[in-house]
Amino acid sequence: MTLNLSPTGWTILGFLSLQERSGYEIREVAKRTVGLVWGISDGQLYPQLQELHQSGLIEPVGTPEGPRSRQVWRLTGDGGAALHGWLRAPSAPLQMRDENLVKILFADQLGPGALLDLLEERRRNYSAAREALRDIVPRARRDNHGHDETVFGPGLVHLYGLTFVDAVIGWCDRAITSVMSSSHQWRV
Amino acid sequence: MTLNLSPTGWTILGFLSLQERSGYEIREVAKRTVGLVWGISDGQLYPQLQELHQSGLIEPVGTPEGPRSRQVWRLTGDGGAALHGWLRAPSAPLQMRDENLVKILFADQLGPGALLDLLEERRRNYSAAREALRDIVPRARRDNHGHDETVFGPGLVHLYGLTFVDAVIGWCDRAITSVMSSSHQWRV
DNA sequence: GGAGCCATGTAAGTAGTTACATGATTGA
DNA sequence: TCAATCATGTAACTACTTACATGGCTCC
Repeated sequence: MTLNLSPTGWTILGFLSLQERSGYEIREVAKRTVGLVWGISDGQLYPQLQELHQSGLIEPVGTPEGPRSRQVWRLTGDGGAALHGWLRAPSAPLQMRDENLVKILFADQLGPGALLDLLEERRRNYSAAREALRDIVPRARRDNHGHDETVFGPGLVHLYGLTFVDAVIGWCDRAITSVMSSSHQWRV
Repeated sequence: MTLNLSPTGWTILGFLSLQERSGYEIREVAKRTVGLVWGISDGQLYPQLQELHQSGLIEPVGTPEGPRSRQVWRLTGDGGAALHGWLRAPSAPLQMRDENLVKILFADQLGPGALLDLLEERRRNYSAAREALRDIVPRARRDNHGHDETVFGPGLVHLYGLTFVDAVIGWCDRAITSVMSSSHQWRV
């Protein structure tokens, strides 16, 4: 039987499996790597750390004494085993929540201008996301034996972000062109 | 000030703005058109209809008497105005929840097999979604004056689904190839 | 010595899912 | 007549967000 954690809990466990980190560091690395596909808010992060601790999946490393008292956490043996179980279990079924697209479905009852506004809003949002992605160079992890270890994850996820965002921007451009070229015959 | 409804509430309002429908019919059309990007569960749908009714945004049409007693709902004037307000308001910021991708970030600590399993799981899921989309031919709405009215929405959203799904499948293929070609030098 | 960030945490609320219940109706 | 689907609804729960609170540190 697989332990029952929230996806965010598993995500935190995942980051701790790579190295010891404080909550704040998890927040940073999560934003950098999976920010686009899995946001973590503070109100989730810190309580989850406490829960994972109580479940014996993570344990504190030392006591906070460095600059800006950060509590560093480390995966326990149980935590590692649980994480591996989750990684091999079937993923939750595909589901999205995309309010902007729902609006696009209904917007043309207001005329082509409203629809174009929504398409351009979408294009702006995804262009911004692309800018953010562009600056990130995914890091490979170097293991503790001093060898280079090929780590696919960060590169794959980064490439996924680019692929996805580019596809959406391309669709926006085609949609805008198509609406504009038809709108001269729009019935007012 | 824009009225405060859940996105699902607005979606329901949107479908009723096109024509009168029962809850069950909303469920069907929603699944067909925005199912990929905005799922609606029964436990949301029916209570939301009651709330929209109490807010005066929709009203019952007749009393259930046809085959399989369906309560049909229609948009009120207030409902139409509220919907238009929502359509013009800025959309919620872009956000995703994609568990499978999070796993892909961490999976290679189990070796290339586990990572390939996840990539193939993703490919299967999106291929199934593509199959489902392929059978749908988006319908244009015919207005009550008997004229053909070009309605972009359904076609655009349908095309979006195809574009998105294809981009993901393409990424899966590239990722699988890349992992397989590197895995012969994998360190056990 | 004050502005502003660092780091953690809490409380209240929201949106949604799953699982179940019900009773009617249709089709083999 | 019995299974399946139709159509609506409810209850319990889960995950997550937002907004706020706190106190320390840093830098000019």
